[in-house]
This record gives sequence, C-alpha cells and structure tokens, in this order.
Amino acid sequence: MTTTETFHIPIPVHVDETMMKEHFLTDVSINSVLFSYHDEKLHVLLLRLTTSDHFMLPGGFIKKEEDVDEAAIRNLEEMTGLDQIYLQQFYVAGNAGRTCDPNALDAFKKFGLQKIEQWLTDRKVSVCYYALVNSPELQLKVNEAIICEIKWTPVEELPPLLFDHQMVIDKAIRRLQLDMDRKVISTYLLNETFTMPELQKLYEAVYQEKLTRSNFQRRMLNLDILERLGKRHDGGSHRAPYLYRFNPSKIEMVLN
Amino acid sequence: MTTTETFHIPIPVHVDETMMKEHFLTDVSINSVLFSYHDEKLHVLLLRLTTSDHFMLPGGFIKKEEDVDEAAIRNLEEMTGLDQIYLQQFYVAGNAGRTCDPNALDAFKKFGLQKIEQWLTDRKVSVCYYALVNSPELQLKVNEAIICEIKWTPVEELPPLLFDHQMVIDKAIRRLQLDMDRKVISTYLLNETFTMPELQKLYEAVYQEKLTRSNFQRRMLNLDILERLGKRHDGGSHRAPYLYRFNPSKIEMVLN
DNA sequence: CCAAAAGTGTTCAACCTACACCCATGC
DNA sequence: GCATGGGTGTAGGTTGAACACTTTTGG
Repeated sequence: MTTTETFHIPIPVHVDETMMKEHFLTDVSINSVLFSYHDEKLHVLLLRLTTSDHFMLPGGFIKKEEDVDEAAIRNLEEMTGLDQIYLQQFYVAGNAGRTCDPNALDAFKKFGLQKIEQWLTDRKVSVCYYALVNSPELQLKVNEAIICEIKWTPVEELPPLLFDHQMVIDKAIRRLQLDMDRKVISTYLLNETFTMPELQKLYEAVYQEKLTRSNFQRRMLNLDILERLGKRHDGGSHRAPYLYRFNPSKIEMVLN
Repeated sequence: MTTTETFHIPIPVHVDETMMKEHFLTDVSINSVLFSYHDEKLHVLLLRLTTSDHFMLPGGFIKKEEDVDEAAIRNLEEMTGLDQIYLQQFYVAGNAGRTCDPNALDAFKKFGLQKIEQWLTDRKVSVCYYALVNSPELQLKVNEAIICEIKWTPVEELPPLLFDHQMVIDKAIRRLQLDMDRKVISTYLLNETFTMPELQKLYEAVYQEKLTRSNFQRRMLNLDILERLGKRHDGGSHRAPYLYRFNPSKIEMVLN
C-alpha cells in the first residue's frame, strides 16, 4: 500500500450475534489510533464502509479469556500483519450514547451486517489505544467476505468520522505529544537511520508547529541517545547531512 | 471519621445476579483510588470485608444508560456523600485473570454474598479513576445491610490487597505525580488557605522525597497563582508563616 | 540570647532562544 | 560564485539547585 492510494480489506461477516456473545465480552470494545509518519505528515489510519461517507477508527472486541492488551495487539496483527508495534492505552470512551450514531447504524444496515448490526451498535465502553507504525506498508491478512476502504489520512485533513472517533483522535494526539517529551518513542515512527532534518520534521508534524533548526539539533544531541553514523547525500545542491540512529542500550532507560 | 479510627459502612445485599445483569453492564467495573492528605501523609481509602484480612479499593458498576464518568461520580457520592471531587480517569485494568483471586472469592463467600458472588468474581474490565478529597471526614450514606471496614491508609503502609489493586494504586500515584506538575490540583487536597510549609509537605508526601525549602517557595510563587493573605501564628517559638490561597481565576487556565 | 521556623538573597550551572557564521554541493 | 540546506558557535535570558543570610517568635 503506498501512501497515496486507498486500499480495500475484507472483514468477516459469517459471524452472528450469538457467536459474538459466546466468545467476546459484550459491552467492551477496543479502538486503536494508528499513527504513521510519512510525506512529512503525521497520519492516522481510517476505515470506511463502502456504504458510508463517514470514516471510522479500526477496532475490535475482546475474547472472554483474553487480556485487553492482548486483544489490542491481536487486533492490530489481524489488520496489519505487524507485531512489533508500540501500543499505548490512553483513554476510555464511556459515554452511554456514543454508539448511537444514526450514520453508523445506516451504514451497517446497508452494508449487510444485519446479523451483528445490533451487537455493533449496542452500548459499548471502548478502551482506546494509540499505536506507532514506522511503515505504512501494511501486510493485509484478513481473507474473507466484505470489503471496506482503508486509508492513511494526515491529521490536519480528517474527514467526518462516525461515533466519537474525532474526539478520540484529538485525545490520542494530545497524549502522543506529551509522551514524545517523556519517552523516546520517535524510534517507532522513523526508519532505523535518519537525518536530523528528518527527525525535526517528525517533531514538527506531531506538535504542529515550526521549531528552530539549530536549537532542535542541540536538544536532540543533548539527550545523549543518538549515535552519529556516516553522511548521506541525496544529490541535492547542498551539504550532506549526517545519518543518526537511536542507541538501543540508552533508549531502554528512557522508555519508562 | 477521624484520620486514625477505622469506620464501618454498610453495603447492600438485597440484590441478586439477575437484578445486576438487568441494570448494569456485565463486564465492566469501576475502581477508584481516593487520595486524601492529612497528618503530613498521602492516604488512600481502602475497604475490608470483615471476612477477609485483605483490603481492596472501593468500586462499583455502570448502569446501562449511564456514562462511565457519571457512574464514577455516582459511586463516590454514594460512598462518601461528597460531590465536588476532582476525578480523573487514568487506567484500564484488563487482564483476564485479574478477578480470579482466591482470597477474594473466599471472602465474598464467607461474607454471605452468594447471590452476587458469581457476578463479583466474573471477568471484569475495570476502568480506574483517581479522586482527590481535601477532607477525610466522610458523610456515609448507604443505609442497608452488611458492614465492612473503611480506612484511610498512608501510601507507604499499604496492607495486602485483593485482586490487582496494589498495581492500580501504584499507577495512580505515578499519574498523580505527573499531574501535579502539569495542573494545579493541589487545591483539591488542601484547605482553602494554607501556609507554604504545608504546601511543601503535601508535595513531599506525593513525590515521596524531600524538597529544598527556599527553592520550593520560589517555584510555587513563580507559578503566579498564589494569593498571599495575612499571617498565621501557631504559637510556636518561631516566625509566623503567611497564609496563601490559590487564585481561582488564574487556576482555570492551568487546569487543562 | 538562643533555637527553631520562615522568608529572602546570591551564586553557579544548565539550558533555551535567537541569530550569526561557516561548510558542502549542484547548477 | 551563489543559492540552498546542513552544522556549529556565541550572547543573553531563564530556570533550578545549593547554600548563606535575615527575620520573627517563645523560652
């Protein structure tokens, strides 16, 4: 999946409400805000049922014998094929009316999800995670049934969303900003090696503000977790920037 | 309730499992870590069933038509009679095995809670809040049935706890520490007026470390949210400290 | 007058900000 | 050589830690 196309993933529809109730917790769900950084922008992964104009966050349910954290991981794996992802619980969306979105109801109905439509729009308390993905190339795994659209969207261009997902994303961004200052989670959003200007652009995308080049450089170097490697020349008519890498042994201490 | 005695509150037992399932969400619960500050120590409110040696956090369940935040507030009100409390969601305890605590099962059984024993030890995802209470004087409201012990416990002297409540308290303290630096929540733990040494001792209790007197004073004054009132002399053979008050108009901006 | 507690001042280092200057590269 | 982008240095301000000094009060 490139960063500009949209893609289609299948979601299973052979399930019915009885099956869901048997295997899953009935009034808890999971929603994940997947962040990815590319094209100098912070992106969020969104889904759209083909029967709706509105997008939504990926999510899932918790098996009865499964930890909530496990369920969040399983969910991401099922959807993206990725398993070494930074995952952080950050919020519980618990308003009683949050699943009563007529747009969602309508979309589910048209979509042919009658068998679990009730289940999907029943009152749910949603445990929200944010996840950091350094590559937007998703290995899609789900192999059955109906198709929906999946898309990386820049955070400053979010379309209308179902349920309370706009608010959930806002909270996720706020939390990501706070965590960026306390932990060294930029590792999870970049390739293994990167230049200082690239790192700076990531910070600018997350905080949605410009930073001063020279001061940013010093700040990062003072953290004492960067290893300077060789230089990398991109063919541009300017000086070649150094490549850096996060020093794994030093990061552990900072990662809470 | 003074700060040294333990107290007994009644909890209702006329309910049975069918009633619970009809009115409440089945696999979500709430736990609250109530913090109070007195005797120069940070305290947590703990309950103990008279049939157990182990203490536990107060908690409750969520009505089907009720927001989770509302439920947390209702819960606190029912238990303490207090309604202007600072309440902050901070964690979801979601491990599958967390409610399988043989000590708890045993205590519930002996306690005569057969009718909802199954309900109480069924797998539950717990939304955890911390709350700030500036007065340990609780107005107890619940008026029926069985008695259990309720006690303010200094955080450095926590007894053995049921379920995963020790871990929940640890996380609550960590979160409280982070929040103390970002917001001005000390208001909720002190009387309206206080002296600088009193404020310092609160910080020392929360961070569990000594702070330098002169620097602490400057730091607090530089926040520009304190109003200096008169002096207060306690009869001690030393200089009388000033009284301070948080300036309500300036606090709002800092309270997120 | 002394001890104890509270308030204030001084110094030093760390760090942030702004801005200037130097280096490498392609056209 | 010059525009562009990257790297480094410097001056000024702010912040925080450590510690010394002063003020108030009771015995």
